[in-house]
Amino acid sequence: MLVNDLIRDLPLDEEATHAHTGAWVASVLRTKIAEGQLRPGTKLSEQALAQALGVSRNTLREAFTVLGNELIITRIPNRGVFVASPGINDVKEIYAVRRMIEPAALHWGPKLNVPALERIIKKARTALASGKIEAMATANQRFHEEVVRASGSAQLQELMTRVLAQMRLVFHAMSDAPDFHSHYVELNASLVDMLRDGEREQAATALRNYLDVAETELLSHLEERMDADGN
Amino acid sequence: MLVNDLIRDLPLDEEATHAHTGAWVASVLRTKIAEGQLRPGTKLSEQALAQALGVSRNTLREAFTVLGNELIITRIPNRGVFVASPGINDVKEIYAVRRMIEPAALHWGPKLNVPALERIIKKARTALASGKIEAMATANQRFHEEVVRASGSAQLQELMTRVLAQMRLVFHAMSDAPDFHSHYVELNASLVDMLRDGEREQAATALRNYLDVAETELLSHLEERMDADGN
DNA sequence: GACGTGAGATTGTTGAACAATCTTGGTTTT
DNA sequence: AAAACCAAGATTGTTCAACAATCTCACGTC
Repeated sequence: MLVNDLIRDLPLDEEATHAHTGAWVASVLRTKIAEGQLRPGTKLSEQALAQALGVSRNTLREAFTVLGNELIITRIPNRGVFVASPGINDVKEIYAVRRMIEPAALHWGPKLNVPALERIIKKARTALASGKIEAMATANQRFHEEVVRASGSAQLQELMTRVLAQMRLVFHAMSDAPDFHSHYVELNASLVDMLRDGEREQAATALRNYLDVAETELLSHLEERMDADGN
Repeated sequence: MLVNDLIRDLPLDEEATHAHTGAWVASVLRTKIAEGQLRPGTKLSEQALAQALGVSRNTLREAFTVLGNELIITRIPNRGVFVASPGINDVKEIYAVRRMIEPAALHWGPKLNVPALERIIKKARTALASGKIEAMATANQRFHEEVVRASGSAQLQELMTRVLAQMRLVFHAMSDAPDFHSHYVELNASLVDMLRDGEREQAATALRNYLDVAETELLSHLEERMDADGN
């Protein structure tokens, strides 16, 4: 029918700066938040931000709705929008997601790419050896993204990206945090060893244990910083 | 359904200044699409819809961005927005998600609630027995939502809700479809039997096989309707 | 020191406006 | 007659200005 013809050849563009100004603004804010230039809890004033970015308030609000869906900003009605500052419950939610989809991807994912995982491990190791903990942390993140890519699902991968973005916010909220990433590099490597041997189920359960440990470790640090407000 | 028809059965809602008008508009459209009153491929004209719903174009566009994130509408730049008409690739994506998170929830989910699943099975059986296939289909849907609820993750559950909404669109696009749901009621029941016995891993693999079968069955029906445009 | 209270600021929403792009229907060309 | 062309009209993308509703905060009252 007619409408189907129109939908069929959708270019699916993503760049083309003027395609969607709202999406452009969202991506700008997303990276500013991910890089820590906008700290958790910061208020994002509509008027000021719209002027600073050179867009109208309406367009900025469009960006806010997409960032709100990604849970990296918090909208309080008639109060404004703030960079999300994840708390204990948010961390539990993050790990609830990860404990499901990461082991499932390892165990059942149809697009498991062990060589790609090995490359990432190698990169993380050299970064760690040369003391570049920032590069090592991002390599670590890419490792988990690659794991979920094995699922073969774009929506799951997008969810994982969102969850990892929330994780970065957690770390930005705890600037006094110790190095949480370093000692996971070798754990990731051992997972890859199992996968190389075809022991996918074993790798999945190992990853579940690993995530349990990581969660409790993170939570204990969080709990001693926040006084039981639970959020 | 024409947008003019929307005007007719709307004024039931009072003018209770909705917390977020954009979200309210999104929910109205969401249910109209889920119920099949807005068929896949229908064009949603901004001007007409805004007038029909009694909101401004800007507010309507805010609703469009959230529905676009949920993949139940398709936005084509400078062309307009249409009710999504999922194709073969979309069905593959849907099942890629379900094959990951549903078995994972069954296998590992910390909040597995077997009695709740039993109640839903019972409801589906009575609906099937009395020939109410519509009620049976929604019970079936609730079964899978309850499965994912076992994950204990709000984000995964929301993703599942979105995916099931896309599934409904698939069925709405195939109005000539046979009854896909009926013969899954007993399969769901057998899953619950395994779970009642604590055989969670067995239930997980059974569900994976079940989803494989369902996907190929659906795809074969789709492929004979569409001529390999792949989308 | 606790408690209204009102002015000012901020958000939620609207309507109008304009450029850019698409659609349509008629016109020209082959 | 079929294909290419082209201008008028409609639709989308974006901005601006305005207003109501709500919140913030300093101020005065008890």
